[in-house]
Amino acid sequence: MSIKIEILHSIGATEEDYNPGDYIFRENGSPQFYYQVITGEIKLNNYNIEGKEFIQNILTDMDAFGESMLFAEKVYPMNAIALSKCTIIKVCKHKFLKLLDQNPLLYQNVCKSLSERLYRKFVLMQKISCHNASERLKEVIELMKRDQTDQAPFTYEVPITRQQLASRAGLCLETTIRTIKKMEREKLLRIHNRKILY
DNA sequence: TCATTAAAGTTAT
DNA sequence: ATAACTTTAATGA
Repeated sequence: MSIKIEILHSIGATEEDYNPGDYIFRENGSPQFYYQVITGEIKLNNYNIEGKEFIQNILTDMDAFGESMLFAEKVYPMNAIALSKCTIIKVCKHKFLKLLDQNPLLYQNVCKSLSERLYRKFVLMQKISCHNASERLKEVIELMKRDQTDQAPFTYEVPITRQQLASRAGLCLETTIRTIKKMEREKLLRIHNRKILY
């Protein structure tokens, strides 16, 4: 889901640059903006009590984020952190909601993307909570591949690091690596110069 | 089955 | 060069 940059600018959006590791917003902060990635990558994450990271999502060019919290009077349940150097466009809540009021079609698209995310989150949580490492990783990778046009086997190059995969599946790095290798042996995926092909 | 710790090899900046 | 990433092995819950 994304809104044309010209449209966002026409209602008073601003652009901001971030460096790797910079926070765009923090857990417990109050949601004030609609955000959209122009270039670069950002992650939405949490840390549990032991300090282990769980990555909720990784967003790239033209992905929207933070919009799901604009409809509820709640604080952010996660952090948004830049993974690479990136440029983000943001527009304040009031202007964004007003834009939706004037654009029923846009409103529908926003709902559609929220609905899609809700569905994915539901599926992912269910798989992660009651399956073994191999099943969890398979689900995480499959959910990412779903956006890809080519669904043929071994055509999807997993665009994230092993560490990020682990944090997405709720596993430790080493288990992730061993399991990925096991899956390669079982021909569930391929590895070409360190890249995972699914 | 999976996490943790430690150590070392590889790649990217 | 240095940091970031990947891999293997040993050990323990």
